[in-house]
Amino acid sequence: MKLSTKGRYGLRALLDLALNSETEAASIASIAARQNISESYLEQLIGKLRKAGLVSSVRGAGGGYMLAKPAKDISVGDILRALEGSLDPVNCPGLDEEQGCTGSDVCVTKYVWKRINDSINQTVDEIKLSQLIEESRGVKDAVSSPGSCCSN
Amino acid sequence: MKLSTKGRYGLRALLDLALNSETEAASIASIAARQNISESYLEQLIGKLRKAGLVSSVRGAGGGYMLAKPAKDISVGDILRALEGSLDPVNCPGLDEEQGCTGSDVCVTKYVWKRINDSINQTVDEIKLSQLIEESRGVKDAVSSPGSCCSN
DNA sequence: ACAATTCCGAGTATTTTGCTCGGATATCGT
DNA sequence: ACGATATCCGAGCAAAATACTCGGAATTGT
Repeated sequence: MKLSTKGRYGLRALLDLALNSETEAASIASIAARQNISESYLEQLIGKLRKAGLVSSVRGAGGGYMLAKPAKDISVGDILRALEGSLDPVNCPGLDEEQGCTGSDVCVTKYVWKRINDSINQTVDEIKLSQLIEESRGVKDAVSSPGSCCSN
Repeated sequence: MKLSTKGRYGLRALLDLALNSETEAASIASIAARQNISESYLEQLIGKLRKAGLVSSVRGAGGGYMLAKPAKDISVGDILRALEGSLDPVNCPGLDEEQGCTGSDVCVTKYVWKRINDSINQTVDEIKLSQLIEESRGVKDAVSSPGSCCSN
């Protein structure tokens, strides 16, 4: 039940990108340096965010990335799902159907899994990237070195 | 971000155990047969539940397992944590402290992780084994074969 | 004694994670 | 045109985690 480094690095990276791409596009190299993440690995992560339509890119020299839409329209859920795939800890086929499963078969545990899934998704969907940006600016003075804290 | 088979099988197994250990202790073999789980693997899972104080055992011939305390005092959270370890998808050291991290360093993403962790734990802690038992009995007619549905 | 059990630790194949690497493609500045 | 700076893309690979199996010791009812 762990979130992989994709999700942890990726959220940090996207937040960094958001904070540093207002004047000009932010490059992989610059984000990687500030956040202390390997360039080649970060490349993969940003690639996923791009395919998910969260960031847009400018190729060639002086290129880089920026948000594809306003930060208030991007939720942490969007970001994590883009990076991790489904966030559902348990995926029964037909978990959402009324009867579900094989039809004649009914699982009781199914409702447990559904509640867990819903809880997680609801939580991450209600946190918007814009909120994190605001908080970041708020504590800007206190912030020190790159790499954030415990590598999360 | 997946719950392992430990958690999935284990919850099913414990529910089965609760439903079938009222007259006499339920053996690994019987639970395994009903739930269609490998005996040797199930042994490990029940072992964890026992060490966590959720089930008690009777050794020797005719032995088996039963709940160590009333089902209303056992939450799904207790069960899953016993089987999976911490359910927190992200574990920063010092996630709960006010300042946390290395002190001078402040992460914004930390609050995201904390909200996710809290959300999951709260969700699973408010579901009690007794509720699942009641639901199980409720749909007893509809229930068919062993093995539940999609192996979850 | 013997069969039925729980108890326990070690071993192992498969899958997932967390990367690295090489090279193709695009764009800017000179 | 050329080279420097970037994104883009897929393959490959070592380490870790998962999902088990297996052998055997200890315990207890008949």
